[in-house]
Amino acid sequence: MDSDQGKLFIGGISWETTEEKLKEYFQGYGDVLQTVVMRDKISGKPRGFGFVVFADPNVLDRVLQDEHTIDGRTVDAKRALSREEQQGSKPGDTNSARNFGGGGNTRTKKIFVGGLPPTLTEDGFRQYFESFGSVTDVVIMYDQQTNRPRGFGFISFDSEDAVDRVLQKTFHDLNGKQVEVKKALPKDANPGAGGRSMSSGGGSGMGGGSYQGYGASGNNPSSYDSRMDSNRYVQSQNAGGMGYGGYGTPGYGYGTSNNGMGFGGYGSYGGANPGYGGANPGYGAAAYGNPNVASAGYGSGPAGGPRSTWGSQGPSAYGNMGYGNVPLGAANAAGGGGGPASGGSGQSPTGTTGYGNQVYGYGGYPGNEGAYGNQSGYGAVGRASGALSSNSPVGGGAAGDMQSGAGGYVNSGYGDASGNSSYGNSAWKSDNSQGSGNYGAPPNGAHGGQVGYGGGYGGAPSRQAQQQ
DNA sequence: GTTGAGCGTT
Repeated sequence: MDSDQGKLFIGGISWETTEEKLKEYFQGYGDVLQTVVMRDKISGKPRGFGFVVFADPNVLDRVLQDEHTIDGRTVDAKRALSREEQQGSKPGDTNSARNFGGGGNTRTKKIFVGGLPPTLTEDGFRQYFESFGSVTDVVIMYDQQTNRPRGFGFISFDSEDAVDRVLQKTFHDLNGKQVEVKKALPKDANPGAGGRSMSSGGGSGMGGGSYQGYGASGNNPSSYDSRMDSNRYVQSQNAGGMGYGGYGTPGYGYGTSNNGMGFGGYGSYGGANPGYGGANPGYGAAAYGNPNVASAGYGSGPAGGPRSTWGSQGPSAYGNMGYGNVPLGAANAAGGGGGPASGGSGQSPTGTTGYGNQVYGYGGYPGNEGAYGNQSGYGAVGRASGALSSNSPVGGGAAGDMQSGAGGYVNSGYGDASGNSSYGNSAWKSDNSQGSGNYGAPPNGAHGGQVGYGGGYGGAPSRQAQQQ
């Protein structure tokens, strides 16, 4: 919204009117930071309106008092509505929950920079931003085919503070050019697998895509790679705060993938940040986790319309929900593993009792043998320890929604691509190389396949990590 | 012709 200060909507403009003309015209009132004429994305035809952004919001008052004629048309200048305020939109989908990460109080070290002049080089880019802090990475995006600059890029700092400083203002002047900065969206929140076909059936909705385990958090000592990757909007602000009493038990991650898929493990847990890194946009209703937790609306983007609101990156519900934080009463809902957790939990999110070690396992990824055939136990919810009886509705019942019904952690199939292993009542035998069988602990880095623990857990290493 | 578009590489 800040960025909308000083912004004018200009309606009824001629099709002849360009950004340049708009700028020329309105510059008479004050410094114009940016003008844009909206065009149809496909045809490129002007849509008859545009925007003008003044450096000083106060000039709007003057501008609004005048009548404006540009290219022979009397245009209609109004204050631009922020996208949140846009109320002409269809009922029901105005707002809030749809914003997926990126904004709010989330801290990040990465900034999206839009409106880059085509001439800008990464060096020029970097030099400017270095005045705000130590720049660790600079990227300017180019079209892969034409190699033309796409007009935006990214810049990473080594501290969130630097980012905060940059974000003090939305527009920055790079040697007379004007760029706009925003927090970068978490790239990883994108459905890697094309954005659809995420639903593998049943209530699971976990077909594929960039499911990423995460969850390393401060109090999770045995997390593999416990370094927070700040590129992701995973916050650990939940730590301790939700009353997930008790277990600081390490997340587990495991990966019984036999094929090197970066997948298979999902881990983490431990009470703090559930770190659900998986992306499941488009499944609006999928309230992973505890439905009672305010921010549990995981991925509550508009179904089928992921990420439609670039501009107003609101508070993130991402990474912030209690995944698996489902009391027994809600087991079935939870078991859907992403199905609408509509079961309504019988328990307060902050109630400390009752559930302790809920862990769910996202089952092994069965290699080439068909999609997710045996994925098990996603969403299986253990309850307080001791409740893991094999015929408990938890887990087993939960798994009913799963595609194969292989079951969850608790009574079957946990973590084994082949559906064999039963965590909880038999040895972990998913992979011989995982000799230790320790649930939760990466067995000395020895893990089955190329992925195993590491790959599945925490997702692909970041670029930075790779460089180290 | 009247309320936006853009988010990644190795």
